[in-house]
This record gives sequence, C-alpha cells and structure tokens, in this order.
Amino acid sequence: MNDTPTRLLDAVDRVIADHGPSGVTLRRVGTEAGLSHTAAAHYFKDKPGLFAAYLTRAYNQVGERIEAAAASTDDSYQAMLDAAATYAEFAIESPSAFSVMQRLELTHVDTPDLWSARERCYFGVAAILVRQQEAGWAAERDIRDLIALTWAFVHGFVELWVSGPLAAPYDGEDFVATLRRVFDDLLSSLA
Amino acid sequence: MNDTPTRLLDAVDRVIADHGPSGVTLRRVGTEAGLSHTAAAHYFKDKPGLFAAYLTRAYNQVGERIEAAAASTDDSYQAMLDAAATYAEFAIESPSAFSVMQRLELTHVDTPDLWSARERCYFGVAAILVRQQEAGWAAERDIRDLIALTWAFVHGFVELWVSGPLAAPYDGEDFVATLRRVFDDLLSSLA
DNA sequence: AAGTTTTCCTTTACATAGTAAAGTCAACAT
DNA sequence: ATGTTGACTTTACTATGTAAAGGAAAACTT
Repeated sequence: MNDTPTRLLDAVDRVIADHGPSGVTLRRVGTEAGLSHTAAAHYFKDKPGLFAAYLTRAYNQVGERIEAAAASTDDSYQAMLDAAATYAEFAIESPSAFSVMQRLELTHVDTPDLWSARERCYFGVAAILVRQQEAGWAAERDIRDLIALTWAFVHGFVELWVSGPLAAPYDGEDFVATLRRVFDDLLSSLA
Repeated sequence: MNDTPTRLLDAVDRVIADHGPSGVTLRRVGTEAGLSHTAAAHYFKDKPGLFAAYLTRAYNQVGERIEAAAASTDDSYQAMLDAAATYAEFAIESPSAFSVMQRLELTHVDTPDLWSARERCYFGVAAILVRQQEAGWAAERDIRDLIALTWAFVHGFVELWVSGPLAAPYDGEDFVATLRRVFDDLLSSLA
C-alpha cells in the first residue's frame, strides 16, 4: 500500500514548523518528504489541493477530539467546557494546522472531503449542545443561537488570543484556564 | 504633496476585488496604479510592508467607525449593538480589507502603526463597555472578561458566518440583523 | 545662474515558485 | 511477448519578489 500522500502531509507539518505557513512550497514539501519537487503536485494536483488535504486531516483531528470530549463524560455541561478546552489546546499544540485553518483562501474550499471534515466539527459541537439542552438547560433558547453563541465565542477567543491584543490584559495568565473560566461564565449566564 | 502611496493602497483594493487576496502582486498593484512594477516595493519596502500599510488603513477605518458608533448615542447599550453591527457591516462592505485582516502572516505584524491601529479598535470597544458598566450594567463582572466575551463573540460570529457553516442554519436570514439579535441576547444575559 | 542634492520613481537582473507536459521504469495483466 | 497502469521524475516555461543601480526633474544652495 501507498503511504506517500501521508508522508507528504507530514512533511507539510515540518515545513510549516520550520518556515511558517507562507514558507510552504511544493518543492520544499517534496524535498522534505525525500521526493522530487513535483511529487506533492502529482498527488494533490496543485498547491491549494495540497492545503485542502492537509486541512481536511486537521479538521478531522479536531472533530475527533471534540467527539472524544463528548463521549468521555455524561455531564454535558462539562463536555461543553471540555470541547472548548480541546479546541484551545489544539490551537496551541498544532499551531501549524491551526494557522492554516484561518486561511481557507489557500485551499480549494469546495472540496467535499474538506467540507465534511469541517461539518464534523460543527456537528460535534452541536450534538453536545443539543444533549445539554435536552437535559433542560437554556430550554427556551433557539438551538441555532446557542450554537452560534458558543462556537463564535470560543473560536473568536482563541483566534484573538493567539493573534492579538486579547491576551495582553490577562498578563501572564494561562490561556486554556482563562478560556475555560470565561466560557464557564458565559454558559452559566445563558442558562 | 505626494499621494502616490495612497493611490497604491487604492490599487490594492481593486486588485483584491478583481483577483482575490491571493491575487495581490506587487507587479499588478504597480500596473493598476499606473506605475512601474516595482513602485509598490519602492514605497513599502516589500510585499508584507505593502500589506501592513493596507491593513493599518483598514483598522483605522474600523476604529473610526466604532468611535463614531460610540459618539452617536448616549445609550451605551445601543452603542454596543451599533459597534457590533458596524464591524459586521465593514466585513460585508469591504471584504477585501476584511479578508486581509484574517491574514496577519502576510504582513509585518510588528509595525508600530499597524499595532496602534489595532489597539484603536480595541480601545474603542473597551471604552463603550467601560461606560456601560459605569452606568451600572454587569457591575460585578471583571471588565476584562466583558471585553473578551463581547469582542470574541462578535469577531468569531462575523468570521464564521462569512467563511463557514454558521450561516447555513439561518438560511436566508439577514446577516447583520441576526448578529444584532443574537448579540442582544448575549448582552442581556450578561447583565 | 550654475551646480548640487534630493525626491521619486524606473530599468535591469536574477533566484525562486507553481505548474503543464512528456518521459521513465517497474509491476502486473493478457 | 505485449500492452497497461501506477508512481513518480525530468524538462521547460512563465510569474513573482526583490536587490541594485540608474535617471530625470524638482528643489535647494551658493
């Protein structure tokens, strides 16, 4: 069996780690994987195709972790917090992948695999919220609003913390712990 | 006086509109501005420098609009909603600029002008929240948490709506109106 | 007024990047 | 033996970022 595509995607990880997201080059990826400078294009058609495959894998990893957070406890309120923490941890642990997630223009967005990997994350979050609401929490709210509120907040918090001035006022405080605390505040206000 | 830099930044706008953010080329920008293919590099040093200048202008525009929203009413609760709507409207009206805002890696992030333009937005938002809290709203909350909650939500909502599956469940509904409504829900839950 | 500097851009030159197209070469099928 | 497919590589071409030097005209100096 042929594991060359996987090796190429792993090479992308290393290239981003070494040269940043903009330093990703089909040629460099090929060389890093011990192949020719066109190998990546051969498998993924072109550069956006390579990024699409890379991102699909990343979204599936996030989706998997969200699902794991959901499955690990019966307390769906805790599951919400865990899912948020999971997302934040992913951003810290896999900055390469996370940085490319903010750059969908680099990819072929309409790739079905990529689309469904992103939906997997969406449905993972949605499932936890539905379960929590069925347990009586925030019963009068539109579930779409609950999803929008929580997801937008978590995503925005992580992105602004990593890239911007949001972190500064919390001088020195731990990122994941702060997110957990503020998100907990938000959730208890919504109930 | 020399307005060539401004003309170059305007050219960036048109190039993004015609060819997308990834279609921005120093050469194209030069040509679009009626100059040589190195003119943009001459004024802004290199491509990241060009983007930094472009982004600085964009952040200042947003900051200005936030400040205008704050100044237009004595009701600081309304000002919060207006500021959020303003941000969403900017994302819709200036998709070129908004799309580059998500891509700080393309720029020299450490440019002081860019940094202070971003802070201008931050302080604009913070000022409204401080005012509202001084009027007795959410008095027991940490102001930093209020800023984080509102800003992260608004930013995340806009970004996810524009780029992702958040819009789908609200099939056909108006973007700014939906944001306003959900944000209003959030704010009243926080009080 | 003549020379000098400065400002504002252009020309030239080159290394790197994406990518199309054709080639190689081994495994396999018929 | 003879295709045929799969898995890449080689070659070749065009676009792009960017360094370096040039040049023309305005501004300034004496």
